[in-house]
Amino acid sequence: MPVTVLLVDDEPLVRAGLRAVLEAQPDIEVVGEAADGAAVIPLVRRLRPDVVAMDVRMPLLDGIEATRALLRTVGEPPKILVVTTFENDEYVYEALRAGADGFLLKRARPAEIVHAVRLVAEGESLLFPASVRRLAAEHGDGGGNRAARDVLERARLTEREAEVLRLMARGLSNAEIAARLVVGTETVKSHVSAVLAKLGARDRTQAVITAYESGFVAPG
Amino acid sequence: MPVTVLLVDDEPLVRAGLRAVLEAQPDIEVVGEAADGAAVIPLVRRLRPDVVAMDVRMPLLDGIEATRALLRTVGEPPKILVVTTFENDEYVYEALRAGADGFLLKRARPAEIVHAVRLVAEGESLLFPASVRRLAAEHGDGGGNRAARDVLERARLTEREAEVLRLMARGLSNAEIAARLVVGTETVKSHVSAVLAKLGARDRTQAVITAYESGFVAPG
DNA sequence: GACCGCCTCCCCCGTGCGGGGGAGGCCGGT
DNA sequence: ACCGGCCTCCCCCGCACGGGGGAGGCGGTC
Repeated sequence: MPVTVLLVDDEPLVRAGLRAVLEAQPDIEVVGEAADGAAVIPLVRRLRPDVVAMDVRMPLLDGIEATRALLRTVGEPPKILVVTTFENDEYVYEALRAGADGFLLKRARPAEIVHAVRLVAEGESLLFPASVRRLAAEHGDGGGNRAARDVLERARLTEREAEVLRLMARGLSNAEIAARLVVGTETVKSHVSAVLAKLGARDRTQAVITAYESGFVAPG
Repeated sequence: MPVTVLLVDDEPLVRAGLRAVLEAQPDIEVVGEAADGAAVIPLVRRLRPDVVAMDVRMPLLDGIEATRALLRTVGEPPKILVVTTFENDEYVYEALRAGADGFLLKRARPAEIVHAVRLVAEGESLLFPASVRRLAAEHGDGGGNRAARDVLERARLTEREAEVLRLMARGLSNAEIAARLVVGTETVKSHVSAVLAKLGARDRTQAVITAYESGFVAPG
């Protein structure tokens, strides 16, 4: 019997692309589509797909929350393949930590996309970007989410630091961040320094650039 | 006879999506695909499509250069529809100035995509994002590239200022920009101040954020 | 209990940054 | 010949920023 797939992405064009690529395979069947995370749970209950290919960044309910919800509420949950635009997408790592089984770059070639779906359907975890695979190899770790977690360790920002970076990336000054977080400016300066050090950035501008380039914050 | 379309995008997934959406129409036919701008000219010569739907951001030869090349070298060039991810993409306006006939957001609904292809095929120019249409309305301008040019006027950065902004967005300090451009740091400060004023930014970080959010610089 | 990571706040200090001016040279349009 | 826009460079000045330290409280783990 074929592998059944549910597509979840807010952009119809991406859904159409995935459908076209996957339907071309005789052993893969796209059984449904959803435009946001909120619609996923009932659909999964009804359609019982083998694999859910889901965007991380979506309105209403994002891929991370949807992943958590799926694993929490559905008995025998489907395999979850997280779809993303960027390598080193902080959201993706969060999704993997939330229990997703693998991820997929939108710019991947059709053959890779098909391969990814087949792999997770067979119960293999997979981490697509070369950077992560390299890490997995370095750690003599035959796949699984450990590698992804390791990537997070790299620039292991604490929760507070990540919060500060997000505010930096919205253009706030140290004083404004301090007001927002209801702490002293000296505290903010400490966090900012930590962020700069961990990201290897010389100043806040470079840190914000890194935030954008890595997908830590979404443009547009 | 059907409208013939050539798809040009470096991501196979996007091509597959566009193909799926367009092929669903009886009066539209996708006659070919290309992965970058360099391959476009020979393909257009051979296939003579009515419309070329082309990404702006591509390796080797981007959509702007490809547009110029097409209009320069091909007699009776096809209509050119520029495909983009962001509204307010500086590249898109450049493409339109280079002679493209309209543009298309990737996150548009299938019906809008189909509509856009039909429109340009009929010889209409179209500027999809609401912001640009609003501008066109304000100026009592029934479409055409004037509206897009007007958007550029808004934050009318001089060439030098745009150059400085691009370097700012790469994390360079004033001194580094000065060295790169072989001018004094005082000069750079002047340009930076002008950029901040024109963008309504308080500091360089906010300017860089604006650059990313507007698509003036590409993430990733 | 000892240890560690995180968050919080404090000091000093240098400097890059940005505001507000002004000014000269060059070029293109009228 | 004149004006306007652009690029270039200059002055003064205040301050936010970031580096380098340190330190206390708090919650976990061993």
